[in-house]
Amino acid sequence: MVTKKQTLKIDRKRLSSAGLRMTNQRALILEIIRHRHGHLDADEVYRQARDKQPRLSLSTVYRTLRRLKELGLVEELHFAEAHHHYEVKPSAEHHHLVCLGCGKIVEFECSLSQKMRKEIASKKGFEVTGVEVHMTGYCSKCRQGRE
Amino acid sequence: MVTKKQTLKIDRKRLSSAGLRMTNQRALILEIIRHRHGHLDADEVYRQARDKQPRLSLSTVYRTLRRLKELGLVEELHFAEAHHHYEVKPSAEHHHLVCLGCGKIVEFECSLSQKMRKEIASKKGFEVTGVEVHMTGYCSKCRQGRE
DNA sequence: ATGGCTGCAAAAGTTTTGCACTTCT
DNA sequence: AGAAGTGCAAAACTTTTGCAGCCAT
Repeated sequence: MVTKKQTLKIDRKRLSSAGLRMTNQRALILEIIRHRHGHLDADEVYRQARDKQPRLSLSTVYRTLRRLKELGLVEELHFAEAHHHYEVKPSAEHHHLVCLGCGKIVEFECSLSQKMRKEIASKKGFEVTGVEVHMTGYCSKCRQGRE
Repeated sequence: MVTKKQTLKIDRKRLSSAGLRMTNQRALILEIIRHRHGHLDADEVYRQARDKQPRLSLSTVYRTLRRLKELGLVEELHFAEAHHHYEVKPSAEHHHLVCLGCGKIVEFECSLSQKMRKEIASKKGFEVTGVEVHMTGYCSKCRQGRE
């Protein structure tokens, strides 16, 4: 069993090794997104955090989330009703591969996704209506530049 | 070979059957997201559209995208640097299954995703650093209500 | 003709920034 | 002590809405 204190210590170390500090605000924000197991946006984190730290400001939440993300401690998720990107709905299912270097987006199809869909549907008792796969990485051009 | 005219005719029908009208603005917006093969946000659509229709307004772009999406003609994509949802980064890869009925989010793991990752990496010449799978559907409870 | 669609301007909502003050190390 | 972090308020940016006139059907 991992205690709160131990978690805090580990987090502190991870921050510290990047020259960042652990503060009450950061500890609380981390606790919230960890406890709620994610799927929160900045404002939700803010509202929850205020119960415990009424003076906390929304900008601190934004700043903290950004830092934690840069640090890799926290991950941005990309679905939800958020912001808006559009494309014409294709008949065949297709997925996306994004190059973090140059931003290029490659579409691909993959029969495995259908296999996965079936597997999860039966395992979780869902009727699955949509599957989206999103991969990130570096394309061959950008990889050359990075090494 | 499908011509522009044919596409327009089909789109017009799809709109019309929902009591919506085809306008120059809508045709242009559809053309843009179709041609650019998606991955545009509202503002990008707007900027491109203005080249051809300088009087087009941004609100029309927003309204049109919303309508087209409600209609199912266009699909919102959910990655990109957009809005922000966060969660603590887990050591093991995990994915999400969202119930469209009640909003419940179930996490799952699936070894197939690793297989898929390798397949795509080699096929596309990418170094893949992240994989995210996002499924939508209806959980067993919500399915009962729907039938 | 008439109800949907548009442009414009203003409102509402979200995220970032500047600055003086506080806190962690 | 000194650098990093915070709260507050204002700025910047994104998305929605109200309304008067326009246009597809």
